Amino acid sequence: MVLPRAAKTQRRTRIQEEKEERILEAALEVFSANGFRGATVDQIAEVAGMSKPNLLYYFRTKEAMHRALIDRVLDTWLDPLREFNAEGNPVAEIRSYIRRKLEMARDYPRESRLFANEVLQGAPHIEDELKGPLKALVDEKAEVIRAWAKAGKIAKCDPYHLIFAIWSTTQHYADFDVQVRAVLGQGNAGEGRFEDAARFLERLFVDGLQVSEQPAA
Amino acid sequence: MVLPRAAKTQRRTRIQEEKEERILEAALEVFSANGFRGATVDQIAEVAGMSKPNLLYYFRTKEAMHRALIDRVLDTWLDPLREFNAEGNPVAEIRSYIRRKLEMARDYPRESRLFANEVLQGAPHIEDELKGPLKALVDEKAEVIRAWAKAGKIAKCDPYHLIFAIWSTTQHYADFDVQVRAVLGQGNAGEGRFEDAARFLERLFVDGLQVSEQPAA
DNA sequence: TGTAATGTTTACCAACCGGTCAAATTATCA
DNA sequence: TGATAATTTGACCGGTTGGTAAACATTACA
Repeated sequence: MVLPRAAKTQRRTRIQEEKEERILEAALEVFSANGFRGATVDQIAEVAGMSKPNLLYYFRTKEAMHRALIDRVLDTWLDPLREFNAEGNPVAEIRSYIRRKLEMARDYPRESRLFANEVLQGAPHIEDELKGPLKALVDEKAEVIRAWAKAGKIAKCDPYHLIFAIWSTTQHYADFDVQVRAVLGQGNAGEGRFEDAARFLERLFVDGLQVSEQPAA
Repeated sequence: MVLPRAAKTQRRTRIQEEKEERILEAALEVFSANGFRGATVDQIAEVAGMSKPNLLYYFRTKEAMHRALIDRVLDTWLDPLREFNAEGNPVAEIRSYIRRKLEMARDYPRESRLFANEVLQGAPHIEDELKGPLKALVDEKAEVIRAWAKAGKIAKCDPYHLIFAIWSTTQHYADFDVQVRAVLGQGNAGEGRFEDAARFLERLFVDGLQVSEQPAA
């Protein structure tokens, strides 16, 4: 028999789970660094430490691998936004959302680049996810923010563009990492860049650049 | 004779100028949409309306085309930052820098995506430009911002991360356009998105989200 | 243990890709 | 006008790419 996935037994083998895991890990590495078209199956196979036909036994096509990867990663990628809590203190919620997103950019840059590559090139493989689950989630949270503004808890502002601004500023440190490093240089506190970014962004979103009362001195 | 570019005459033919122009326009279209590796010479030739060998008569390799394109575009892309003026009013300067960058994202999204693709995939072709001219320019302007902060004209903040924040928030509307459209939907004021973004960002950077005195009501 | 299902490999293919070549065509200008 | 240089094209090439076929190896389990 030559049925690859979803064989007769329905239940996935231990080997299947292990190999699919290794493949998706390798696929993340390669897709995130090169985009869909720039990635090659041979490359992924090499990173996964197996032969190309072996890899294609588990995922019949390059597209199937990419789709499986997207499905697997998208959920966790949106977790921080899901945790955005309507009941909490608005400023604290926004602050913690920024912090969480920045931690994701630091700890999961490949996931960030995976989506960035995809969206940048017109999102040919994830259009449905953007217009469906993503839009729905953003709509929901935008409503929360709008309510906060209406209640006078934060300044009146367009909630969608606020979310875009948080996304872009935080993911910048993953997606444009080489540029950030190049500009900061190694002498220029390049290594503390995530802490510096956190300080800067929390302050930016809360206070803006207006001169504030100096607490002391 | 088969000398392609820089022929005996030294002076470029009218035909040369026209064709190179058409090629670079097509190259911008294709490279920005697909990245370097994702773009094919055939594709560029088709968009430019000429045969592949003909195209390769003007640019010997795909790399040469890409390099010529980068050289041509990088300068104008950095213009807004160059115009950043140390003598001006700080808040006004920042506001106008944001506005200009947002206009660039609206009017020249392909240029933005060209660099985004490149940087996202590790900047293999523009590393020198990042570490050289770009870093130098940012260093210079960062010093201006630092001086403003020291003089108490704006809040103390990390000037590098301020620049990163302006870059990321504005370019987001070019680089992640499909995502922005998907989330906003067509009903949701999708068409006025650049005006909305301008209003939001100018306010964000100047005031932050803190509750401000309501002018009336 | 035997056997059927699952997993792996070697060899291969057709399409695509960047690039070349030589011949044919067109522009330039003495 | 004629000859020389510039431009354009179709045919082609070697390497890469996504994917297949079939033989071989291993595992699970009655």
